[in-house]
Amino acid sequence: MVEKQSAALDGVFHALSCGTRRAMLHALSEGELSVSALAKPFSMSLAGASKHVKVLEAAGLVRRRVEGRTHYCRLEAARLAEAEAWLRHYERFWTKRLDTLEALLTAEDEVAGQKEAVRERKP
Amino acid sequence: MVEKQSAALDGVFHALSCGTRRAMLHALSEGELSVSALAKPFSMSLAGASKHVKVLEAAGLVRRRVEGRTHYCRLEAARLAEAEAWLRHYERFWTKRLDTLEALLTAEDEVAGQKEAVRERKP
DNA sequence: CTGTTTCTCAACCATGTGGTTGAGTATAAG
DNA sequence: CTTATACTCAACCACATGGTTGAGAAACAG
Repeated sequence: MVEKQSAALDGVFHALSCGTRRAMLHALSEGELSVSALAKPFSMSLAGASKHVKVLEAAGLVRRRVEGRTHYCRLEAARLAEAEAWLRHYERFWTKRLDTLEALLTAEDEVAGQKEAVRERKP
Repeated sequence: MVEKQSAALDGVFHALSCGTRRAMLHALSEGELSVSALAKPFSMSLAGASKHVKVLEAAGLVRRRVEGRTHYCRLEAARLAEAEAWLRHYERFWTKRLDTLEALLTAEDEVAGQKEAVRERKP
């Protein structure tokens, strides 16, 4: 069944279930960041943020590159893709509403290219 | 910001972070099911399954229609769409790999046997 | 060398989680 | 009526979670 990747999906969805971690991923989408740079926007101890990073790393959403004393993190989106693929499996139930949400989200990020891909996926 | 729906996304992703609940959603994609019908595939007490249904319902992923003593559940995919929209926001990081996964997932619904290929996807 | 920065680790805490059992409420069937 | 079905609720359990603090370890700056 599809549930072969079940354990991996557990981790990914759990990692995503926390707004702090989603915000971290968002920050990471701008580029590589150190752990303390990731922690800065949140009123939280560095150790706390470090634990969040570890969750993201364990889920395979983030990769770490240690350079001296600094740990640089970067988005590793393959696992995000697995989650999105799982969700897409149910697309037929919401196709109509997706366009609206998509428009809202992309409008905020001034991106313009992906909408055609959304519509043309279901001919 | 994107974090307007943050609380809702917390609930949705948390609901999805459990394989049992994902399997329930999958079952629900075939059509409406009673709580006990949803519970049947799992070696779990009815009360346990009922709690899972409640989590799905709280996340807005499932709607309940009570008819006599039977509670019929059905997929309410709008919230799933929000989650997918969030994920799609990061699509530019994995666009190439997404098509492969999509093909694999949809293929598994009719055919069976490619799960090894999925597992092998890690480069 | 002495500090300072960056980060992890361990211990702890309060709360939440997935699961159970046992009881209780309706509803349906005999 | 009695009994069985479908389900929820409350209490409980072991364990994970999100967070803290207080040590450190390791790399850099002086």
